[in-house]
Amino acid sequence: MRRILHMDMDAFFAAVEQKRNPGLIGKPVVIGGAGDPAKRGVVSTASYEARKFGIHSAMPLRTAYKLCPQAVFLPVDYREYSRISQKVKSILKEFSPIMEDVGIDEAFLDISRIDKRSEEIAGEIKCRIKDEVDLTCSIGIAPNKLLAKIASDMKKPDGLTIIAQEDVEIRIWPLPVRRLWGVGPKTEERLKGLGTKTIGDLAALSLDQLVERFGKSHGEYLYRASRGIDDSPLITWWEQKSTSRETTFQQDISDWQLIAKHLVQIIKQVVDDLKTDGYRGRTVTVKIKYADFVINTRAKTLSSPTDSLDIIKKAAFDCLRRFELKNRMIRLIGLRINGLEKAQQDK
DNA sequence: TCTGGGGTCCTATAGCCT
DNA sequence: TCTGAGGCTATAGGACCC
Repeated sequence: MRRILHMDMDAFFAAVEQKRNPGLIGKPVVIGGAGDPAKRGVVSTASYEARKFGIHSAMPLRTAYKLCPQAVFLPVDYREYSRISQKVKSILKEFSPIMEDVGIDEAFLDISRIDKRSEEIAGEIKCRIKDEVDLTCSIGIAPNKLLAKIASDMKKPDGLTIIAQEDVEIRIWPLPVRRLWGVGPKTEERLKGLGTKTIGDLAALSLDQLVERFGKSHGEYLYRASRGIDDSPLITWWEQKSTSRETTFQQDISDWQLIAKHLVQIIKQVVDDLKTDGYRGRTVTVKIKYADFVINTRAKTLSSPTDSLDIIKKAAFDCLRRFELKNRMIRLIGLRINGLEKAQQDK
């Protein structure tokens, strides 16, 4: 039987800020965007004190400000969070080399081969993290990633939850379907339409019903997930497939010249990213989000991968001209390059 | 005054080739 | 020569994750 541990840092960004500025401890702290609640942006992380006011991640900063004007609003400092994140991940790797990164503040660890009780391993990890970066985390341990992830969320902050396969009916089935990885707002709504609110309700649906409604891939996934079945391996390494940049304007714009100017800026950033990471890409996609939040994309695939500013610029403007921009207000413009491959080091 | 940014994967469709 | 089945690639959109 596998033993998978999922670690989730508690209110990570806010906790880091409170640690480096102890004056913020005990106060509502909101991290997001440029740190200015008068500007466009959303909450990345809210401290537990801020959550008491109803503030949560993905909420517009302006809304957060309305809920709690006295909160301290700070910009996202990815550099610093990455630095701390790397320390935490290296602690985890000392316990087991089989680690999967899940974003900046989460990771899975395969602890099957460690000859200690689960409680003991989790306790040691928590101590090391507390000692070395002075932060707390919540841990879930289960026979697979799916259940470990649900478990780590069951008790927060500084929690530890251990779930066995035979606990699924009692502890997992009463939870709302939304707690399953892969069930977002859309799938939740569709399931609600079937009278399916809990994971247990989902497990009562037949495989045929799920495949019919959600397609083969997603249907089969839901069928297994509702039973706590998941044999997916930990992904310890992967190659980046795309790189992108996008900007939301402070005010919606419709002036073509201005749009073009922003696009050029973004193209430069993406080309910079490509060169920094040593990649070339083959497909250039321009993304436009209109004021009504409708998103359109236009793509162009080149004959060979490139990191050339001129070639990418030309492809991007070919895409831009294919949009119907007349008399439409635009909220966001973005550029993505995929079909990445490592640029040759020689010549 | 609502609603970010950087990714991944999946699905549907259309065109082209064998 | 005609037709059709499949495979492959490009494109567009959508759902989801942190």
